[in-house]
Amino acid sequence: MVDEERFVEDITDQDDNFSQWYNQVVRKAELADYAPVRGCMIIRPYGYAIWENIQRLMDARFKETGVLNAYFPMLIPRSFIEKEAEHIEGFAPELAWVTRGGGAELEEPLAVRPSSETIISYSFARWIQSYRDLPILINQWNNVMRWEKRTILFLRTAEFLWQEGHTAHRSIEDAEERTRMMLEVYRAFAEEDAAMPVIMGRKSENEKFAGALRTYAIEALMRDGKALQAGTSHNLGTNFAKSFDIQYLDADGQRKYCATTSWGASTRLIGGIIMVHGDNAGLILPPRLAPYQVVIVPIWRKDAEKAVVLEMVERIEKMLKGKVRLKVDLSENTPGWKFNEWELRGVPVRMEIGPRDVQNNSVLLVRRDNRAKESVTIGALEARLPVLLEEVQQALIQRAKAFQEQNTHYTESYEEFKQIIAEKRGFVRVKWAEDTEAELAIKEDTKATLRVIPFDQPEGGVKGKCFYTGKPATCEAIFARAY
RNA sequence: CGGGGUGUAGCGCAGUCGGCUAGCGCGCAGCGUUCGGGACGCUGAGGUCGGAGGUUCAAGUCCUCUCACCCCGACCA
Repeated sequence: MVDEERFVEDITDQDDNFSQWYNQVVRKAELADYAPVRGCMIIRPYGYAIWENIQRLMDARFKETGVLNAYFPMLIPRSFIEKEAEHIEGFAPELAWVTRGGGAELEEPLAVRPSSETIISYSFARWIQSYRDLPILINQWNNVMRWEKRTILFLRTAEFLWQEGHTAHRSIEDAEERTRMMLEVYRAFAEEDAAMPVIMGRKSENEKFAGALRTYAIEALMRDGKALQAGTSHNLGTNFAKSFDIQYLDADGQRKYCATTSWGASTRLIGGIIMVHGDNAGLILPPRLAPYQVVIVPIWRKDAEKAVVLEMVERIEKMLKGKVRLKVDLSENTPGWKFNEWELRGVPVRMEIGPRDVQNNSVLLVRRDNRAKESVTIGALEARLPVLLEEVQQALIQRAKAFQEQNTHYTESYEEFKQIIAEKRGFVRVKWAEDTEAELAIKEDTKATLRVIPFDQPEGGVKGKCFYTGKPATCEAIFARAY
């Protein structure tokens, strides 16, 4: 799927073995390491810097909608976890438990949170008395633990970092509005900041969150044709309110249950960014999330050249301070080595400064995404760089969108569906009659799952028959192999 | 948790039928020459051979147990 000039020989081609390519890029770009604890990862500074940028931009978007940050404990009493029947059923197999503390057996075991609906519901019940207290809009940035059987760096780890938003409302309709609002926040972040095009929609009954009334998600398509759920937003209805007794006195004097929501996005996003943009030379980071947006590679032959080159580097560094995130590579490696290194690590723009540039009072800018070069005079640099970074950002989303479109297939035949899933992968859009048994049978047969029922449906409703059961179709659905 | 595979220096690997001081490439350190697409020379540091137990005159090599990781399934942000 990728064809380009090769400079780096020591990472596997995407087409040869995509998962090997992925693991090598994560390790060689110094994003993360395997931890000494099974299924856990060590996020290295370069990977964590991406996460900090994700946090910063996403957090600002949450706050624009009125959400406040808070923090709740990592340990959750067993009795809490067990209160919501579907919730415990969904999470029980992947819980980690603390059974001893201070050298003694605990009276009540404590679960390491897999998600915080229960403990936050407990607080909501205490904070909410009146309709005047609503809505409550809370978010927390934290870690959670789910004892996954099979783990992949960033995509599925036993412990992961995320944010989980939790809100309480007067009615299911209000909760629904918030659920969709936060899904839209995720879409905007994914497309505008991560340059990752996504499909927004509803999850099937089978795929929805444990304890939710409805689950919505954004789904992205990776360059190997597999889908990745990049963020979810749940309307929990009154399920948790009833289990945890979250009630309020309404204006009409009636005691009513709140409706609650929860929504989350995790370090999995980093895996998505790697797999949506990366190529055979390594990472390609969208400028808005890149730890370094520009890397300066100084070049010289003689000591005299070194002096003037470094002088110019220093001048430019001062000029750009606070305007772009800049890395100056003064290591003793050769320029060629640095070019490859920073391409592998996905820096959007490289700035080469050598004797020729000093002579011309200019620098050479090279884009990571297409390696296009341009010489820019020092006077024009400060204005040019932000524009160039935005051009790269736009090019990435356009390229990813084109890829998603080219790899979204439509079919009305199950035979063709099976063939597409087996040979081409990608999103497969079909007419669907919302049937859980059929969904499970398709999964059993093809490994493809129903990723999402897109918001974007044909005008005037869906006509015709379900591609699998032949029953009258109620919607169009997107299936894919997923991470 | 089932099926398959791999564990030897930071990374990638070789090590034959059990045999003597465990090797190679990259990386790392020092010095010198280099530097516009992964430069080179010389010198050097670095190993409880994943762990435990066993067989043997002798174990990286054979046996048992165990742990971790990777790939394929079932579970998932």
